[in-house]
Amino acid sequence: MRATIEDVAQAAGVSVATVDRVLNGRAAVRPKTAEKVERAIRRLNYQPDRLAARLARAREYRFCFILPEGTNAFMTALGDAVREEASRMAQEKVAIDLRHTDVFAPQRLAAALDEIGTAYDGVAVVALDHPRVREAINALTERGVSVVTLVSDVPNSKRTHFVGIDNSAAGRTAATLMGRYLCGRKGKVGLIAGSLALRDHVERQFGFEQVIVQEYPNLTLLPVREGRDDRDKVRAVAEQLLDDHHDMIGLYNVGAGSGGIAEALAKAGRARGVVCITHELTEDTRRALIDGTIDVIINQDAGHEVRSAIRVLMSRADKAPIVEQMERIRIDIYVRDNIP
Amino acid sequence: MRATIEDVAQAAGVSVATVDRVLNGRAAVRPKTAEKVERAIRRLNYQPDRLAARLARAREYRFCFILPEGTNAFMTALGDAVREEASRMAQEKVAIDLRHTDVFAPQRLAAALDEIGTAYDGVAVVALDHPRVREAINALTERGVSVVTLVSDVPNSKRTHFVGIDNSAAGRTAATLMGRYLCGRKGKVGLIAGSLALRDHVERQFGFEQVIVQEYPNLTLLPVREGRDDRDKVRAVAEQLLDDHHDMIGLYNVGAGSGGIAEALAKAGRARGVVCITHELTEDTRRALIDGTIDVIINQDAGHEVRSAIRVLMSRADKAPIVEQMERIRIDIYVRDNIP
DNA sequence: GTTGGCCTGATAGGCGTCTATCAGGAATTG
DNA sequence: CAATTCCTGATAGACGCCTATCAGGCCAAC
Repeated sequence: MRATIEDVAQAAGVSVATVDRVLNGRAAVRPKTAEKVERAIRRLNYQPDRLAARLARAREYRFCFILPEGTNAFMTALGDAVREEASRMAQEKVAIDLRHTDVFAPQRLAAALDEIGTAYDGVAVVALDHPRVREAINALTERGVSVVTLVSDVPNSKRTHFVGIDNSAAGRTAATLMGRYLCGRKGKVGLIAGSLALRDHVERQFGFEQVIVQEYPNLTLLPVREGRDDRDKVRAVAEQLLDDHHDMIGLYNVGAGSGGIAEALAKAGRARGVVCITHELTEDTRRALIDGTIDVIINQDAGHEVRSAIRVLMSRADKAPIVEQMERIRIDIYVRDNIP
Repeated sequence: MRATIEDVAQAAGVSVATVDRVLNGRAAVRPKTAEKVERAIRRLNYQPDRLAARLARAREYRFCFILPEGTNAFMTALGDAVREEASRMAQEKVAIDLRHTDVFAPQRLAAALDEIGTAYDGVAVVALDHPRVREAINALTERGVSVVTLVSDVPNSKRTHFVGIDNSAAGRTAATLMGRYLCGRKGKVGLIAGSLALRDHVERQFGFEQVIVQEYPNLTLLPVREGRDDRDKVRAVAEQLLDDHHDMIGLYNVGAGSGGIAEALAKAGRARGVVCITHELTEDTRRALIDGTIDVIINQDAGHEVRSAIRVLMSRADKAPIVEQMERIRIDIYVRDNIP
């Protein structure tokens, strides 16, 4: 049988009320008494029953997810995942709201964060690394609202936790696969990013370039182009690249909108001649992966990220420790044979 | 506010006792009354609070994991994961036992299953696909003990669920990476399996051969060798292969004991000349991946599998539905840049 | 010694569900 | 119509913890 709060009280020679005061810091307890209680807790290896605690608290958790607006497929998937989890969690007294804002406008994002005030117990946000945003995050944290950055981090802020992949490792992964798939052939490799203001994109690019330069001297990197995560724009950029560089044998898209790349490659008839690596498994990229236009997709699982963010926020809300190792988001590699 | 059982009772014009009888089939209820209750449930979208239910039931769940004995690194990792989850779950009134048995002996495994009797609410087992084992699984199921197969399935049995990866897809994945890494070079590819009695190994081999034959005519498959998942034996087999075939440019180990391969490759000085793909991320394979002896590792996450098995068993135990999509185990691909 | 503040104990009531029991009403049988 | 059997309602008491309140003991300061 597990020890209950009553067992602890008895063992410590105090009342349950006092044990509770020690456990939840509800009121001042004389150090000597507290010490007795803590010894009893350790001795009995007492751990409060989280189920009973949540039931008793009858507490509503209120969380808010702030995602970029727009129709980028990955963000849509993230939004869907949020909605899905929201309805699942509703049964457990967890209310989750979903808001959208313009990613590329730091003031707007910061304003959205500011107006959260204290209406929520926690916030998960796809953030932009900008002083104004960092400040808004810090302000929230100080008001007691825990903040989790999602997908793209703001490293120097006081955010509670970052839920997402190691983006420079993701870039290195792409580079290694690019290098291996090209087997020493000489040629140029193109690089497309969404925006160089997004930290995750910059980190991926960094990791990619690092490995290509060091390990694959046969490959020449072309200057990065911005595609703004927009399918049509990405397509245009890709067409331009293909047109300008007939000796381009590899193409890596750091950001979203990869459907445009697939189109450009197919149209140019160079789907086989160019090794193409992109991020995020969506309808578009999935199809392109199956038909061979895209060779590898690096993915982060939106569902996992959302669930992880919620777990972290919940743990913070009831002051429970988080299991770090369970919250690590993996860098998934998909080739056409292991897509789910 | 969520509807409670009392709301339902009131809406249906019956007592809570009756609602409870309908919900838990505790006693006979007149069809007409039951109908009223069910309508009220649907109307209010009532769902029993699982936390409160578990608290009230004060029930101990008892589960048992049966793993192969021996020191194969992956199985050790699986065992560690079981122990870790066991201690985590102990706080939630879930008792998990861990037993070991000889995998390669169907009678022993079946006997172990038989003796479970009804001491547990559920069993997770790394199974051998053998009639005797199948029968033991069916017997358990019929006695009301839910059985989950772990890692290796017994497809025609009445097991509740299979927790593990799609092994033929894993084999195909390995083949695609092998084919791409070899870039059209001509040569032989070796194949090592643990035992051809293990369903997961056979399936991987099948998937691998299928893709190599269809897509990479430049590659010639050597006949499969058995390594018995034993590091030393695998090493011997690999050495033999390297010795016999100087034109072997690829090597795929379907089973465990890949540390032996790394040694053989290093010793023969052919780490760079042979593209090597193995399964399961362990200390050995991880090191070999980093130093370049192994090129790709296909992995299934032991922790995820154990947690998934527990979730499934718990759901069965309190008759809750399982979220299929959450229980899908992914085929992880690791290159040296994305290892956790 | 009185006053006030600080600690502690005792206890009630609640969270949403399960389990069990008992009594009485309804339906069925002969 | 009586005697059963079958359903249903009411209710108490868990499960383990939280929250709040009140009373009383202790101590220090005035």
